Amino acid sequence: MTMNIKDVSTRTGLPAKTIRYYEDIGLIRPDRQANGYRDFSDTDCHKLAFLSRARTLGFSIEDCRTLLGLYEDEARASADVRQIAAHHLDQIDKRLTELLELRDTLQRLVSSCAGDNRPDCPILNDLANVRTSTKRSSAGS
Amino acid sequence: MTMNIKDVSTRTGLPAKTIRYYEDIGLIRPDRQANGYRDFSDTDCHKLAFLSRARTLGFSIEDCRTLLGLYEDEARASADVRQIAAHHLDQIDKRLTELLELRDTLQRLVSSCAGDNRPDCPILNDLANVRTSTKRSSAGS
DNA sequence: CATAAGGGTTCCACTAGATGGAAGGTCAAG
DNA sequence: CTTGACCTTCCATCTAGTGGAACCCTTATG
Repeated sequence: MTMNIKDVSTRTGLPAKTIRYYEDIGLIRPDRQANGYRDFSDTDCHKLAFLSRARTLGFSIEDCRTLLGLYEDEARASADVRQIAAHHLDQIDKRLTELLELRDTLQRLVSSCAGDNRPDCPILNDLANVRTSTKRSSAGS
Repeated sequence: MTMNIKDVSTRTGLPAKTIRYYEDIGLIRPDRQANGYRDFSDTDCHKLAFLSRARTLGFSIEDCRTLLGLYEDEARASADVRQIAAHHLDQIDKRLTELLELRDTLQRLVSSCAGDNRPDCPILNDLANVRTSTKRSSAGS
């Protein structure tokens, strides 16, 4: 009962290309059949599902590699896992803060622009650092 | 009064490498001195500041290129600028929604993990799709 | 048996937006 | 003359895949 790459792709939802890529970078090591085709075990499939979920949660490939290692290590400490996840969460919080600020600025700019066929545009003025009525950070002369 | 790349870098806050890169992809076209050094005009410097700000606002390089074109086009319609910014804003909103959901999930996982020296870990269980007390999406049976 | 469809394989190129570094030219000061 | 701080180009690297070409394998059908 061999499992070819397409079967695994269907089961895990990962594109075949991605599965090959994951083998390439050493995340999985499927067997080979006599004809050269990859032969995936249930364990391989399980690992790929694990990776898929971890990637969906935004973990980097290197984090995924570590997490997979911890997953397979019966003697792991949950602290190690938690530390990785907590750090990732921190990064996401940072990114969120940045994006929220970005959104505010963009919202202000977009709503201050008439969006008609005249050339005058507060968005371009902001980009060119030409101060218009729409104020940005305090910078008096 | 020539302006070398370092001067422009200092003025705009952009690394020299980035400035060269921007020339490479055709965002600016500084003159050259006899010795081959780039010779930046005030206009070049201004454009780079514009690009720097636009990149800070998260616009893609291609958007930046278009925005710069519009900026220099006296006959532009502000609608064109607004459309680009509004679309960018939409993308950011989408990203924000994703990140917020991601954060919730991660927060739940991290806080459900003891983070001690024992191997049992709800985070790994989630990744391996092993259902523990911490519930994720409804998937009965 | 030939062949065509639908698998599989490898390998190389490309994406975005820079950044690091090597190898070498230029310039001003001491 | 040499030192150090500039400048130049070019190539490689990063993330996480994705697209495509060229080619091999398997199975069903005429």
